[in-house]
Amino acid sequence: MDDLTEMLKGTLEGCVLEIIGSEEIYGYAITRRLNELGFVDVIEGTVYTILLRLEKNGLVQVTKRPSEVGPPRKFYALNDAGRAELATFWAKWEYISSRINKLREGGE
Amino acid sequence: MDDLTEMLKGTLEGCVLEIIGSEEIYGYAITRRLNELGFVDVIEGTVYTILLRLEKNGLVQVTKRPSEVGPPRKFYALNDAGRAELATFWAKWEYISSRINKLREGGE
DNA sequence: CCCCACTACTCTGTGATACCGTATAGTGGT
DNA sequence: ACCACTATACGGTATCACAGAGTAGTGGGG
Repeated sequence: MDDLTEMLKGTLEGCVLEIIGSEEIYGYAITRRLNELGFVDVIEGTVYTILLRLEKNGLVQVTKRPSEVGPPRKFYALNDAGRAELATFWAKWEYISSRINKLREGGE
Repeated sequence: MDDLTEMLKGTLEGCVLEIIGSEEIYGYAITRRLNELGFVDVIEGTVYTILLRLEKNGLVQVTKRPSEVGPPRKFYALNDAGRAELATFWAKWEYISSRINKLREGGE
């Protein structure tokens, strides 16, 4: 599948929120998880900008822990604001995807 | 539904392509059509930037016709490249939406 | 007759976002 | 000593939806 970056705008952040919501996890592993899930071209740099944004917006709790195989990891978990944002994301997704699918089937 | 603009990036152009593909239509009417379809906050300026882009990328055929109620209208129709782009758009949409829905239901 | 509403198109600028390239740092294998 | 893998960080770029304002054209009410 060729370039999906434009279509991912606005949705990738929600995907990261969902992943963080299901388990406490660190940036590098989030990238691998996204790649496994089919978002094959998403790279570390992209995920880190999203994580920085989530932290800046107060949606996550961050915990630094040492690793046995490399530099220390920053583990992310959702706080209440993050869970609320995730719920909003899914509501928007539901809204938009239903409208687009309706348009696809001939509108109205 | 609050601000959807970020999530519409990359998809709104596809929606416009789909509308143009189903009938020869002009910019102002495309905006009204989108509003009817639930994309309520989409305004003229947004649609015109998309139309200019489509024209610049050679995806549409443009025909200017006089109107009885205002300035002349620019009617848009898909050419072969436009139809190919529309097919690509739906393939991408299918790919991404299926992955996101899978993620929502617990991944893997 | 003039103002206003509605239709219709155009242009410039802005903010948000994903991505690229690169750098830095830590561990382990050869 | 070198390389691969893990892990985080940062500056710059392209693209996109949108805001805001302006320009035209037609018709109706005061």
